[in-house]
Amino acid sequence: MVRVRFAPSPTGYLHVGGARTALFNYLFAKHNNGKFVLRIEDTDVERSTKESENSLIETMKWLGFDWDEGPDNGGNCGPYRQSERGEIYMEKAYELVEKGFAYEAYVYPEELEQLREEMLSRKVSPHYDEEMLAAFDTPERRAEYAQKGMKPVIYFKMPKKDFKLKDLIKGEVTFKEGTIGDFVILRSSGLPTYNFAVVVDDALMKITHVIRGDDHLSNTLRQLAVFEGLGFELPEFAHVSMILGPDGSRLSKRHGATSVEKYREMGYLPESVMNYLALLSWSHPEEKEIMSMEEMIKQFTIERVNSSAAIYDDQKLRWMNGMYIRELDDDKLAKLAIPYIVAAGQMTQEDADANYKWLREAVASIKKKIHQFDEVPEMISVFFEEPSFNIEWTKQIKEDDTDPAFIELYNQVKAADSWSIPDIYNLFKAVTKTVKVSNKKFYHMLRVVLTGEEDGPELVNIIHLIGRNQMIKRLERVVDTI
RNA sequence: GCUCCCAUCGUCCAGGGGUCUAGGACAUCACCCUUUCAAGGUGGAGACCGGAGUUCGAACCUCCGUGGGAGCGCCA
Repeated sequence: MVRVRFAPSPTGYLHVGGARTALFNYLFAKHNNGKFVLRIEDTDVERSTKESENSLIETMKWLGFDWDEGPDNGGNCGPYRQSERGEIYMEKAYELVEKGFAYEAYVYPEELEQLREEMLSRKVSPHYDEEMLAAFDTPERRAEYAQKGMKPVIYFKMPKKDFKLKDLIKGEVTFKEGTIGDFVILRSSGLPTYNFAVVVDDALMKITHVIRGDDHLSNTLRQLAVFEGLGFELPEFAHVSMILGPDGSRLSKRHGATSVEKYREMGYLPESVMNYLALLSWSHPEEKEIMSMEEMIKQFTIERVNSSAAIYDDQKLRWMNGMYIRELDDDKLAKLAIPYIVAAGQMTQEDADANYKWLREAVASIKKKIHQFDEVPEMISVFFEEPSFNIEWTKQIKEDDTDPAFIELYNQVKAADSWSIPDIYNLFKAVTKTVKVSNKKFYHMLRVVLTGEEDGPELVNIIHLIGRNQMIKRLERVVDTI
């Protein structure tokens, strides 16, 4: 039984990189009929917050993730918050001490820093070892600790040997002996450090495949050693390359929108975000680009995961979101667009409800134009506000020789008695039949006269939606000046 | 500094020794369609980091160089 986990730290919003890691884990689990576990890595009490955890979960649900075991829905290997697993780590840490794979140290952080600088000045890698740390373990120091109620820090004794890792993505990786020194597994606060907690949890939660970012590849050396010390069976590892910003450095806030929540706010669909993320370092065997979750699950294999880093450039995501938007039916489209219209103050929720049919057509008329829902208000503003008249329009119309067409149109509109979309089409046919005119120039300027813009919703829809009276009013201004 | 990872169009990917005059997608440009703008269609331009080696043959294998990234915390 395949078991994978996604283990975020609740220190902020879900990042696109984190979402991609979660997605790969999820796809791998589903593809293999395995389990997907959500574990919260909140051992850093300084930075972890409950709000972050909630937002993380909320965002993941929005994206469409579901997990078989996790902090909110439980499971057989819980608890799923590291902050609730303190005793387990403590127990395992002392188990290592008893076995001789770890030791207690009575050293103060300042002293450690001193040692470190000393080694650095001697141009040696700053590694700590038992002998070095034992110097601080005096009866006086122990008494001091006892008096202050402090606990010794537990160091893991790094074995003097090479470690080999067969990574599913990176291939065989060898960590040579002496690369790192002994390291802390249990802090003086009694809380475990990352590299220790991860191993204990992955083992106890029976994780079979650890799929994570390759920024953890170096850490794997420590984890390999801990796995061995604890006598746990090793899971498979797959280190996915990172997502970089456009300048090639690690993706961060300064590269713009990097949180999934931000994309949600901008009006991105979860389907397009997931689809786009799946394509970063992975590809469909037939190079398909737009695909459903089912298709991704069906096709996902680690073998097809690329080992090089990807630069995050959301232009393609934007395009993809447009593709997904165009597949939405008009009701769904309206439902998603209305909050943006209300937020922009163009309509109240009550108005929107009362004029739903009209609004649905208005939104449908811009379906092919928008890529994100936050573009809706700007795009449909023509329906709410009359553009201010510009005499340049008249000049341009005269120059185009389309003025007779405008006059004819004006007369026909005044004479019109019904205003359905087919009626409008017929009306235009009648105009262009009566007056010889360049369609391109005529319709272009008509749009400008009606909206003040050179692009926007479908012209027929604009005419239909603003209504005959508005049409006359807006045309009048130009006809009067011809 | 030390250790590890990575290297194909501007960007995301395909390519797992000959079928590569290197394929697709986004972006870009041109044209077509069209009742404007879009959407859609067609086409163009655009890349194997450098150097050795292995081989009859290398984008694909090896080594070196260069460039980029990550890790080296009582952060995760």
